[in-house]
Amino acid sequence: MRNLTKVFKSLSDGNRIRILKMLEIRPLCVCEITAVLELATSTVSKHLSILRDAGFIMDEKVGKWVNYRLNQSRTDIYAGQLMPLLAKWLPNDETIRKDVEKVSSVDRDAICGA
Amino acid sequence: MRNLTKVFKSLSDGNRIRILKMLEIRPLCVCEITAVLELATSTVSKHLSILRDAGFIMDEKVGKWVNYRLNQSRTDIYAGQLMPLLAKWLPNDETIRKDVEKVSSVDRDAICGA
DNA sequence: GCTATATTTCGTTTATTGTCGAAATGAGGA
DNA sequence: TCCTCATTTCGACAATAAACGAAATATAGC
Repeated sequence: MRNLTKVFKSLSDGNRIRILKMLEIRPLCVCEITAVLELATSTVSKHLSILRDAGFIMDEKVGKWVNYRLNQSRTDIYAGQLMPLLAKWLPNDETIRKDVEKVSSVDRDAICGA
Repeated sequence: MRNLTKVFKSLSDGNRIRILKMLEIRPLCVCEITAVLELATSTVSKHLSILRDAGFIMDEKVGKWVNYRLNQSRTDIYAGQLMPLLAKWLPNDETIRKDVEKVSSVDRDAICGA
């Protein structure tokens, strides 16, 4: 029960939904996500840890970057069944559309190292 | 987006999950739900309005009672697709098991009018 | 109309959450 | 080693949410 409410709570914030929809496109590092959401780095880091705890995403260290991507392993029953639904939802949301465009068209060096 | 986060937020509280699992058994009036959850009536009423706003349940006045039941009409895309998942989840949760037993074995007059 | 019962609304209090900036951690390169 | 950059952790603050009791609303039956 506690696990289930934790999963739903993790999806109850618009910025975390935006993160998951961005990661549907491709894996991203924290600074890329931060650039798109236009939030403080610390805030984004917190959101990412909440999504990781809920089973939606995984992190992987690559040099000084930490890449986040969707958890494909379907090891978590709740996240594993919710992600396919989420992937079909919000196809026409304006904010999501813009986020996806930024993620698709801009590369890491342009977004981050600036 | 706002609608979607509202739906997830409505499911992010343990007592609201308990209510939905009880309503999987049969329609219930507010006082029955209150008796099972052991919360103040006003608190339960609030939870019910949140679940109604999110599209999960419907209310129906019958005399001086208000019966709540799951929204079967599948009119809401999010709630309509989440409810089948929720129906399969928490099959062994102890709290849910006890709630369901109370709902199944006790009748309204015994629970309420007391 | 009056009373009793079921439910909702309102106001308040306490707990949780989203946000930030600053400080701490970790890895790469000069 | 020292400096820089990416990220996480910490502490504070404002906003949101869950809980309650009391008051308001609605219905049934006398």
